[in-house]
Amino acid sequence: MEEYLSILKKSNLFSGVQPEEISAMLNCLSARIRHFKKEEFIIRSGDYIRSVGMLLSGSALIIQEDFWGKRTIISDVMPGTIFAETYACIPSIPIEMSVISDSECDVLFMDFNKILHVCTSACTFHTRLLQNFLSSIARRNLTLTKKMQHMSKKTIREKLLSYLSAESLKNNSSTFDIPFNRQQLADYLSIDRSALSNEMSKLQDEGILTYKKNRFTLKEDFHEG
Amino acid sequence: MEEYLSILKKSNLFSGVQPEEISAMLNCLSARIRHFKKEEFIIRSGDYIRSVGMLLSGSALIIQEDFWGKRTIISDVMPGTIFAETYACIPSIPIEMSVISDSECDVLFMDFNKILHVCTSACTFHTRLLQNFLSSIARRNLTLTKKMQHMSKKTIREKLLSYLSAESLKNNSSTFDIPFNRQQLADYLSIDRSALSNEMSKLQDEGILTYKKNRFTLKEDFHEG
DNA sequence: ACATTTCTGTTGTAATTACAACATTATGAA
DNA sequence: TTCATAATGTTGTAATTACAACAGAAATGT
Repeated sequence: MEEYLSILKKSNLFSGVQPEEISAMLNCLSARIRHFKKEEFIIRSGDYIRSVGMLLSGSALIIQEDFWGKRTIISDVMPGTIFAETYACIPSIPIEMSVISDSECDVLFMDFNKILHVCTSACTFHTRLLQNFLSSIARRNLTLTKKMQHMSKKTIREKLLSYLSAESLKNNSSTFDIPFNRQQLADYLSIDRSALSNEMSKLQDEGILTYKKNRFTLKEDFHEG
Repeated sequence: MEEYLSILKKSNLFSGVQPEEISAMLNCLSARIRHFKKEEFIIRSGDYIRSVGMLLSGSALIIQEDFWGKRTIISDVMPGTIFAETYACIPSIPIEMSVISDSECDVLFMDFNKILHVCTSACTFHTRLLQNFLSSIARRNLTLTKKMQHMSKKTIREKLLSYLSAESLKNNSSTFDIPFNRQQLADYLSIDRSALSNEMSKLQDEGILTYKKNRFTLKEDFHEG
């Protein structure tokens, strides 16, 4: 547990909680760590959620598969981020998405009820925890809305540039890495992979964009383009 | 205030709170009611949010306008539903959407900080209020995800049928009213209005769908189509 | 009832996309 | 290294869409 303290300290959920208090709180939350290999289900669609997950290492994807097995990527999951929190708040509804490891990773699970109901010991920080949890759910909301912003654009070019300029802004740099390969990016934006590749080539030819693998550089001022 | 008690009782936020306690709580929450005419801003993009809104009567829309004034509808707002709750949880970030009345309506505003911080009086129900607030944010999350599900479909026909079958399911009936006119539905699904009308006509010709104004009937078993 | 405005449906065309099929380039294992 | 496999890029075509322009219907105000 100690090895992940630096991640926990930086996480939104434990923001403002003294490091020495965190491990005490983890006890209260019945926290346990599980390891996953690449491409494993961390959470499976249909599960009833009672624990909130937090990625400690590696990377994961939140995905949704429709009736015919067509896969959509809802979001990437980075270390320090919680997931399944929405469904933990509505325990009567089974989760309608899956969380899958995109590399080897470690995941912390915490009992939702113990986040919600004040415990006897670390109560000073419990209020803070609850506030942080609220703001984490709210942030999830923002990322969903942001994704919708990209998807609502009409052309592949607009969708891609909307996504990339948002990533650029997030990273405070015109050069940045994205957490997706080509197929994943296509599944995230709900477009065809080959059409995406094609459009990327054009943008590169036009000098708007440079890329190599997952590293992109946006030229000039293409914000909200 | 009394005239809206039936709405408040049925709302998610006050679910499980005794009716006689509700008005006491409204005091604690510094609740006040404002009236809006049709097409007025209830909340304006760029505002800093400290109050949570709840629609008491009429209908409203949560919209987003991009750089070039292109309007997207994020969600409709029905009586009893709260809004702006996401940004109330992250008060440092200005809201990036607007809420506009779609008819005359009354709106209840409640101080977010007083929802979060337990007050001295009605404390028994305050825990319940907090839980309900959490579940309301979570439900917002579900509606956003559901909208993304529709938008992620590749053709107008699929998007429309995905939306309509979800509405049918929500209403537990193959005949149901939707809260949008044609232009609004197009803005909600991010498609062209005339192309939407065109596709609707085809679906009607094919006997898959019947509609008149905002009332739709889905024939046979078109679920997740 | 009338005029005006808004909403909805229709059609044609140019632009865009999905899809398939294949070429090229990485990646990883033996 | 060599082979096999996965990831990415390229191209052509059929399908779909956006957009504009317009017609008819419905709603609204006077």
